Amino acid sequence: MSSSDSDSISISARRRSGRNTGRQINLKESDDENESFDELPLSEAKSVKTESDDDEDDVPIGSKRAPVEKKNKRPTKRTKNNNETKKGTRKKAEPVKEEDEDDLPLNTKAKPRTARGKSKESKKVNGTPVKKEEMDDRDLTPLKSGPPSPSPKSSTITSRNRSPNDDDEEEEEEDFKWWEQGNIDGTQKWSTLEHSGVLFAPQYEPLPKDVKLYYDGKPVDLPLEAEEVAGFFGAMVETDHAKNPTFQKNFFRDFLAVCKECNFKHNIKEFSKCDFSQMFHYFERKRDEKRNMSKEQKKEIKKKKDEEEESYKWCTLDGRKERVGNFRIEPPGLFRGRGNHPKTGSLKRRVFPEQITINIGKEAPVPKPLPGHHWAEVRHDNTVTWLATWHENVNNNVKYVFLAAGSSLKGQSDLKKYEKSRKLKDYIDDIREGYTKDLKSDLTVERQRGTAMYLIDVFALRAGNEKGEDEADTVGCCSLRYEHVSLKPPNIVIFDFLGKDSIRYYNEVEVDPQVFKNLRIFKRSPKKEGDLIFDRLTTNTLNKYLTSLMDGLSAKVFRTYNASHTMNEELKKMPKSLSLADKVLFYNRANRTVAILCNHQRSVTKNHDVQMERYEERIKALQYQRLRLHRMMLSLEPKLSKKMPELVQGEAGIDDEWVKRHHELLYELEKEKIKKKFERDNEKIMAEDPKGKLPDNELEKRLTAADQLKAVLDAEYRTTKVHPGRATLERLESRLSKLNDRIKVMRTQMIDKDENKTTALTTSKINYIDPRLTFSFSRREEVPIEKLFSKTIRDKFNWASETPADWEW
DNA sequence: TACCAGACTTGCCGTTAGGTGG
DNA sequence: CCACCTAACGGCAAGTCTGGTA
Repeated sequence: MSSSDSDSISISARRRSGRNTGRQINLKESDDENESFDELPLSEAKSVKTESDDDEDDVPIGSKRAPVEKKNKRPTKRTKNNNETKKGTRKKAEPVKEEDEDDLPLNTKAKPRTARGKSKESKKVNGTPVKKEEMDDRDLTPLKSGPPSPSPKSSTITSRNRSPNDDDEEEEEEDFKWWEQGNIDGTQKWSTLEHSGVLFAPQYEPLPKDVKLYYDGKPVDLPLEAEEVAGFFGAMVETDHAKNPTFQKNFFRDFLAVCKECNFKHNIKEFSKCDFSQMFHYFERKRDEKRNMSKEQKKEIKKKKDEEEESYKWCTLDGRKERVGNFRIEPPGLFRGRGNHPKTGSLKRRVFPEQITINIGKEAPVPKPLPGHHWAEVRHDNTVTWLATWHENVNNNVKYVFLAAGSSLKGQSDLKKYEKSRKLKDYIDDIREGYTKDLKSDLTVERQRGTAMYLIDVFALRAGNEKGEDEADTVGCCSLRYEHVSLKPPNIVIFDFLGKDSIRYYNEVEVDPQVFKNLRIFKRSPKKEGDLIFDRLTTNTLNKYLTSLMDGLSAKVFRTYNASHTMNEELKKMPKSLSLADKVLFYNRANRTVAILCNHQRSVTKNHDVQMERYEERIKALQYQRLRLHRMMLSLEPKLSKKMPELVQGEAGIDDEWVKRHHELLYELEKEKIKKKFERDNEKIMAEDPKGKLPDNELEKRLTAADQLKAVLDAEYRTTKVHPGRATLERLESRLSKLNDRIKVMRTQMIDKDENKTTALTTSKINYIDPRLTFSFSRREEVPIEKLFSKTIRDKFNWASETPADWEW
């Protein structure tokens, strides 16, 4: 209840945003009626062929990642062509001449900022809302502030009933609960660390002799190194990547380079004359072979692999066994940059020990590199958490081997993150008030900063660091450009840009009138396409300012804060007495609200429509059963029609036409079933006695059962009466109620699924929503946690698992 | 103050394991 | 029991942010 609803900012803007078309909730399932007889087989919609690729050009709302073909419109501004410093227009940007003021009285002279205005030079804490004591690293108890934690305090190790002589240490380590320990130090990450190093990619396996690259119609004998690279492409020819010209270009350049490196003489000049189809088919065959291996073979292979990897999976940190995350060195391949990445398709080279730095405890044995090789370096740095690192060659990015998500190190920093965002609750009112004032500041810098903070806070935008020429052109708040923001008076703003991973952010929203005004100013001539909106602001200066407001505050904390806050608010709306399925749906909807806020999207699965149709059909089949149940009840007790009018009402979406088709389907299914059974029986008998074969007319005899069914159904169709058989009213009622439940559950699942079509829930679940909200919800509402968190997520959030039902965010 | 490297978090998606309906 | 299909896992790309250096 702490606040933050009272802020002056029009937070409601977010709610109104076009994207949040929260579908109508119909938790309260309408009518329910009855049905049944002898359970009819559930018909399955015959995979309705659909034009699944509907996402042609339905541009508007959540269209996914931008098509790569799209010409990169990156403004010339940002290029180094006009001998600017490598990084764009910041600073020297077109002087939006200080404050032009046609619509506001802006003075250029920096008047003494009032209390909070504090400018950069005074990073001194004074004047800013310094609140509360700083959060102390040492006080990281996840459940604090809640009622007394139920868990035993400070038990470092809970030894579960172990017999005296079994003292395998590992047992103990697993139960270590770091979150019940007090002090967690910030800088030093460990005292002792042992691990087995990294697992290298398997050696290249040459292609069979008869599988070759063809150039200009003729086979080419490539050296192995080049063959490998060609194979990378060959395996992908059917993918979108391989059709991307940039990808092709980069691949081909690197392929030729490798050919050259091995002094291979050839006449390969043009990509278009390369034919990879043999390779492609070879890989396809291999894939099929693998898929068709017997279960035993698969198991065998898996077992072997597990054994090989076992030692890499674990490390020992401060004497405790912890899981390692990505111990496999990334194999060579073609770089699959996302969106319109200039380097996509480049060859990602094989990594050798010589490039790898190992980080390990001083006392620990150094893991062995590959035979005949040596590590680049062995380090003993306990202020970092990585076990190994190397540079990847395409973008020269640093890669690391870290511990797994469920490890103590990761857990601790996670907890810290969520505590920090909770701490923001205490500051948010002042901060909002502060940036609201800044919206009208005389200083452009401050006005830009205030505006940016508004966007980050209200729309959960990312900070938006500058990016280089050799990366995809994506933006966040601080890097928004002229063309990303359209203004529609009086105060509608349309955001349309590519964010992280080239995911489109499209949002049409109402904003605070002052924000609107400001954006107009920031876009004013001479600014034009390609120019930064916030030309006086960088993520760096923004974050520096934020830190001065609250210790540890940076732009991304707002995302965490708003995500968790939203989740908290949504969960509070929990209606009374929902069924379990509806509780889960409710939770997912809350989750979805957060995901939409954060613009977490996913591509629609290929057969989403098919799935929906299938649900539809299944529900209809159930409804039909209900209809029959109703009719049975009526024929048993005609007077019921008075008391239960629904009995004669029929079912939505079920008309004569449908029933007819359904009967037909049921008939076919029944015949199908009988035939299958017949065949199976036959096989069984023949297995025992090769001559035992069932008589020829047996099948026909059996099939008459289907005909009988058909006859019954036909009669029902004509008379709209259903014979209740020997069922009693009581029985029918009980069947009816079960059926109603099934219908509800299924409808709920269908709605949930459909609403999830383009929204990814897991990202917010894993990174933004305080897991204690989920655990306490689970406890409070008695929803098994398994329904909300998958195994790995539970493991990752083990530190929050004992959150009490009444824990307050 | 600009720039960059380093460290760690966030994010989407292809592959896989295992649950489920037939 | 099997084939299918999905949810979950893991891979790795792409962000954020801090601190050191010139």
